[in-house]
Amino acid sequence: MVHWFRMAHKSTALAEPRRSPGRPRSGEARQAILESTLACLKERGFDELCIERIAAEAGVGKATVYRWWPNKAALAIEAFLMFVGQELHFPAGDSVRETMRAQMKRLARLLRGEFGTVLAAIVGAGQSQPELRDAIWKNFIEPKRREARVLIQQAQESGEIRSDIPADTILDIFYAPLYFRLLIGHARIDSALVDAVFEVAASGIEKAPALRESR
Amino acid sequence: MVHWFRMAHKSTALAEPRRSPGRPRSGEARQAILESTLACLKERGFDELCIERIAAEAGVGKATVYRWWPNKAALAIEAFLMFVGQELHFPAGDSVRETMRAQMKRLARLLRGEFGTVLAAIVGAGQSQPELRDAIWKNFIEPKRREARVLIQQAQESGEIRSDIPADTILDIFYAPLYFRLLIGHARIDSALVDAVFEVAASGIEKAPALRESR
Amino acid sequence: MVHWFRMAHKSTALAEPRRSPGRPRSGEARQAILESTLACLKERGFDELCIERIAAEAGVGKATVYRWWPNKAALAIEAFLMFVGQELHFPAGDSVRETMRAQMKRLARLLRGEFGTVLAAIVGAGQSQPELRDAIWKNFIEPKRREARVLIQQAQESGEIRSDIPADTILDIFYAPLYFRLLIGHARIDSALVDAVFEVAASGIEKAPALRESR
Amino acid sequence: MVHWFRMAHKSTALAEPRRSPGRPRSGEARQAILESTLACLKERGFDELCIERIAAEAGVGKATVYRWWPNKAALAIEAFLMFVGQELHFPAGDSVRETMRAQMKRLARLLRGEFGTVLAAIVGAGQSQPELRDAIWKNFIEPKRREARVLIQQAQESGEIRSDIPADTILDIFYAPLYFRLLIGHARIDSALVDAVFEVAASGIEKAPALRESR
DNA sequence: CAATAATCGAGACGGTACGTCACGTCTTCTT
DNA sequence: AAGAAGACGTGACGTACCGTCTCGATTATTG
Repeated sequence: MVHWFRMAHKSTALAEPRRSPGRPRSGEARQAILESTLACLKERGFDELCIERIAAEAGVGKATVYRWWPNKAALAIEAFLMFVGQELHFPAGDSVRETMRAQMKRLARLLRGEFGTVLAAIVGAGQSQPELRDAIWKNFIEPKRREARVLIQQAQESGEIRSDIPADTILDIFYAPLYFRLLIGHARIDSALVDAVFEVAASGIEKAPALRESR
Repeated sequence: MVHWFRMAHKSTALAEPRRSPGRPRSGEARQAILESTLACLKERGFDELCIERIAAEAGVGKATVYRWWPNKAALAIEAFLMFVGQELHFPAGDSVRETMRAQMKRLARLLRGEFGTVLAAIVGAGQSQPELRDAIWKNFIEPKRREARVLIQQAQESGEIRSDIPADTILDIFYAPLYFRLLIGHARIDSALVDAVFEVAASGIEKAPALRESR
Repeated sequence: MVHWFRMAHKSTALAEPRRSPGRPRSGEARQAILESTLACLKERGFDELCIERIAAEAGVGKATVYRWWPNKAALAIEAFLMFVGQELHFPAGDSVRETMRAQMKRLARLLRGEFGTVLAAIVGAGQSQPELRDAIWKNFIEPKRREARVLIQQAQESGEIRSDIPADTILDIFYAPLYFRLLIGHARIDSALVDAVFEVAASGIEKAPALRESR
Repeated sequence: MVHWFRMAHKSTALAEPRRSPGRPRSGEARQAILESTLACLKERGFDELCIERIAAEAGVGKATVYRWWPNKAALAIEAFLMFVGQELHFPAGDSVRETMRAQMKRLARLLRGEFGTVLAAIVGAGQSQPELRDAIWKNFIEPKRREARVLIQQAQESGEIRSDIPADTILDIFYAPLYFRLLIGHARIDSALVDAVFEVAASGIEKAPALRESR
């Protein structure tokens, strides 16, 4: 989780809050700003995001926004992460395969809704502001992927899954179609897609049989 | 090819000598504008694209830009399409598989270069301007995909490839990883990726054997 | 007269207007801006002068103001000079003395009204922006003083007025009380003051009698 | 002397031991604030006077400034009066005339230096904030003038000076040229000016001879 | 050849949002 | 209670582009 605001308690060993002097940051203002930002992201996308309006809607001075977030990107990321929240757990399934399938269907459903809109807006804007792209990767995609990567690596070690392809590449192959449809918008991100991915790719990552060498 | 300008002289040999009176459109101006646009897209991405600068760099009045293109989006698309040009042929291979693999490697190489930068910029901007996203789909992705789709459909009919998955879904699965890495930027779009995709997915689209149904 | 705007005709010998290319400057905008400025100066003084409001009242973009005037000072000066206009002629009288007295009474009356308010505002602001102070001197006080100076110098040469005191110093002595009361505001600038000045100082500038040497 | 701060401890010997509870006002803070203010007035004039900077330079919280002075004007006045201090005595001379001449030369010298800069800044700002103008009048000009007025009135009663012109008007006439040059800045405030004023006006305030009535 | 008409460059126009600065008020902890 | 620290809402600043609008100049077709 990213924190643009100064850490309140510097964790000086124990529980002392040890605040810096001066009026403390207003939590209400922060919350209101993030909510306005999110609302604006949902309605109008990233580059209609207008700090002047956000501040006005949040009942906040423009300077207060700039005091805590250096630019629209930082603001959008934090709003997005607040939006993500704890929504994306990784439901465990019977097997690696079913665990991933469940997770992907969950993700597909999310991408079809408001969450998809916002994510697409940020990834889109990320094409001209690398910090956004990187933030999405580091704070959203990568963390969610971590568990799956571990599962796959274990399966690779146990010989259940072929190990001549990096786990991350496998994950790219499985998840990419969802993001592709999200960003190009040419087809629905439905669970048929998820099933198709497994139909096509699941056997391909099993321990490689001898006969596949014909290239 | 999109034409935002009025079709002044289609010059189909001699059919219409009907030329409206008045000074004709300046081809140099058009070309200079598109080149400035492309340069700007390469250097700074879509939303730093600034018509004032483009006009200045092209040595052209701002109004000349607005006379022929309604907005930045139209300008960017036309510049992009000019850039695409005839670069993306579909080299035929020995088989469907090898034809596609060759085509994907070609694409991967392009996406690693300036072309990828520009494409990403436009798809990115497309997240807030649907016309851009649609234009990329209709004028770039879909046309290139058409031939591949035909090949796959033929293979499906001949029984070489399973037909319970739509050809377009198959194409999404194969191509998506390239675009995913382009737009997230977390890993290189190298030919190892293309090979991995084929390793994983190629056998999965062959005529489905009965025993793999265990889900 | 100061011209912040680019000279329209560069006086290439004869009468050719020879305009620069591009849309010409809008005279209405210029006029409206100056009038708003003057109104604001009258109502609120110099440092409540707010360009944002001026532009709004004039129905003009802020940028248009900044295009032609570098700062509030330049704007205020030009508005002031427009206000001065041709109001201040130098009515000729029977003698040097009566000419000056008439002129001073005229000035006194002006300083008591709106003109005085605006002048005081600008001289006041001039204390932190020398350009304002200088502009008032060069474009208002000095020009009006020029004729009086000539009269006095002639009288000095003819022996009517003592010549051991510079003409400008004499003028300072005569006019200063009016400005002093304007800027300190402790007493009215009435014609009694003008008369008092002449009572006290008129004989002192006559050809010096011998008995005044006791210093 | 103006006191914007609550009279906390007038320290008139021992009369009021009545001290309100709590931490007493910090004299160091007060002094530091006034000195920063004065420094800023000398360097940058009144309207560059910025309370944020003053507080920072004085090592003081902004609120401490606002607790004791309602606005920049009050602060500036008090800083100015502190600056005036006891500098302006009225040295007695042989006669009314010489007493005044000495006083004016003294004033002229002051106006040429830093004191003049600060005074001009405040009178200037006074054009949009009457309290400043009034404060200068009441706390600086008028007090200094009081003694001179008495002298002149005595001379008027004794018949040494004509009494058909109010003493204050006479004083305006004598002093105005100094202030005029201070505020317009077109000429030096040197002792030649003072002498010229006396050359021109001194005889004019003597008991009016009958023959000078020709108007 | 003149008249007409559409384009061209230049650049001013009314706007909108930017990011900064200082205002005067407030809230916290420390002295 | 006063102090410093510093965040708060407010509002003007001067800048950058937006997309529209005149201009004079240029270049073609039409009468």
